[in-house]
Amino acid sequence: MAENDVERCGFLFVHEAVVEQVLSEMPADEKLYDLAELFKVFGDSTRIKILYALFEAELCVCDIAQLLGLTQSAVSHQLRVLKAGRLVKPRKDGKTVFYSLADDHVRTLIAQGMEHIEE
Amino acid sequence: MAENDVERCGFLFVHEAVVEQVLSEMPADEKLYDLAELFKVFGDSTRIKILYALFEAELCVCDIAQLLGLTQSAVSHQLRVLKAGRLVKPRKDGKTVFYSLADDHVRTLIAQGMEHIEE
DNA sequence: ATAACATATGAACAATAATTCATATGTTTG
DNA sequence: CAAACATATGAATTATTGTTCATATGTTAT
Repeated sequence: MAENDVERCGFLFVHEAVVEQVLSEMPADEKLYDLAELFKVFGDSTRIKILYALFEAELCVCDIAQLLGLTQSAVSHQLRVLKAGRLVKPRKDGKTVFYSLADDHVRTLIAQGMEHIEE
Repeated sequence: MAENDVERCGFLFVHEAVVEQVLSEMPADEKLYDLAELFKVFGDSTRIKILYALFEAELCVCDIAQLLGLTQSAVSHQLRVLKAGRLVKPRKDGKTVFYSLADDHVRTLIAQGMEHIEE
């Protein structure tokens, strides 16, 4: 099987060894799905704006709405998505709820994304 | 305006200074839109799988299709999206086109995302 | 030139998701 | 307790997006 595993594409172009390698390094389907879900959360400009606003300070829902020119409902819905993705966390104080970034991954991921955009 | 700028939420909860800060650090709308678009590209499990496959080796379209159990058309469509986002790059060799990762941001972004998922 | 093959593309369809509107929940104040 | 307020939620609507199917484009080999 010297030249035989470099077949034309009827089967595989690449060497068997590479196929093995690719398949063995590939994470479980569920993890890939979760990863896609995470990026999906970042994949909306409204949510990106909300995250950027929270870069500077914790803010309550109506602050965010006013700052970004969005309705209270839209912001609340999106905060729910961000919270589900563990990207923001709430702190309740009386009737108002303050949101802040959940951890540093948010900052590093967005920074990395920006780098790619700007090159 | 000492206590005055810590108004109840009829206007803004936060200090004027913070509002200024948030708005001044906020990138231009177009950039935020582009950033969301970038993350949107990562935000699909099929595309994530393709990128992971390309972690190990450059692959042609039909290799990817067979490796991942997808149709040629689906892979081609998604490669177009990945290419538009400058996440993969093509190398044409006769009738076959080999794709590889465009740069290291792909790896670092996915690695960062995985970290967040797994904690 | 014709046949076989790898990839790309367009249209149609199905599935997801974002926003709006109305309203519910829960908290504070008079 | 009632009114005012901040937030959350559900349903409906609109917009986006992924996949499939059919077919087009471009390349290699006979």
